[in-house]
Amino acid sequence: MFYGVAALSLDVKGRMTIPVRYRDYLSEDKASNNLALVESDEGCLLLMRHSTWSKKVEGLLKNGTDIQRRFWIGLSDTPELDRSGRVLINAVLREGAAIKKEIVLLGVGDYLEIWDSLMLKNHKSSARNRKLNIGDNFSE
Amino acid sequence: MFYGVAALSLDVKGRMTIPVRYRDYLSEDKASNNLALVESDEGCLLLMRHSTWSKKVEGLLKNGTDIQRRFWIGLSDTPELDRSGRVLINAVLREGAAIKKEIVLLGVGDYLEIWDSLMLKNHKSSARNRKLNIGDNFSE
DNA sequence: CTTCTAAAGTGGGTTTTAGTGCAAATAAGT
DNA sequence: ACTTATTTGCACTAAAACCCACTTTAGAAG
Repeated sequence: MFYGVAALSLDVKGRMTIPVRYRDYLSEDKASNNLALVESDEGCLLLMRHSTWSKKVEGLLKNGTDIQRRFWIGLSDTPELDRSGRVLINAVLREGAAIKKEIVLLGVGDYLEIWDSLMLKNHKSSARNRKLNIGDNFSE
Repeated sequence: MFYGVAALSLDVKGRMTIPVRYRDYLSEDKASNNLALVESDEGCLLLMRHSTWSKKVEGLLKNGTDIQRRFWIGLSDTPELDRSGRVLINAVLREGAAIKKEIVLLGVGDYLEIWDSLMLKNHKSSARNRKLNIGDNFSE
């Protein structure tokens, strides 16, 4: 499982170094090193194990909506982890999530969220303004 | 249980010394010394036992909303108490709560709140302005 | 159809920075 | 004044950022 936060940056070619603590879990298959990257409709990208993605895709091919398939299958890529632990973030997806250079990576269970740092800041303040009271019901 | 207030400061690397009276309760598991730190949507950070956090996370993985998971699982860290009783406050979370150097630590039951001293000052005066009458129903 | 060029992608090595631990110094409490 | 708590400074390590050179791809021009 993924959890926790990290600040990272993209290099000039749009690659990002995955924090060491995530690498093993992320690329479970040592042979291919394949991962999956999809564009979320919340303003970030989702990075996950290839198997997590392919299971989701299988489900959507049976029971998904057009728009779900468009995001999960269409707006996706299957990059690999290079020997230095880096992943190339596809240029179209990068653009789609307004990702420039400064990145925040969030581990959220089955996937990692890749946020442009400014986008995340906006997202957080809009969450605050909507008064979601995320911290309420602490002992739930 | 945590209660009471303390003024503290961060060192140049962003670490904070936990007051001795909290240390034992905070890191119940002597083996790992793991704690949990999450970003609240109120402008402070919450520091708690690892077990308190992981119970909350378990619940959210089953029944939570995306945004709750994003805050509790994503915008979190599981630092440990070092041998000098210090905790490193993750740089992203530090930034998120506008924490610079002067800190106020509040014990609020199951968790500790970490406030930048200026932020707490603002929070208090906005609470006053909203006339929340915090002191009412004293004997309730 | 082939060659040239530009852009995108890949790989590796070096530098920088963040994190960690230790220990000295200061401050606070008894 | 002595003890205990917290802050500060420094040295060491490991991770990530950066830099540069090489390869591949795609497109344009002859």
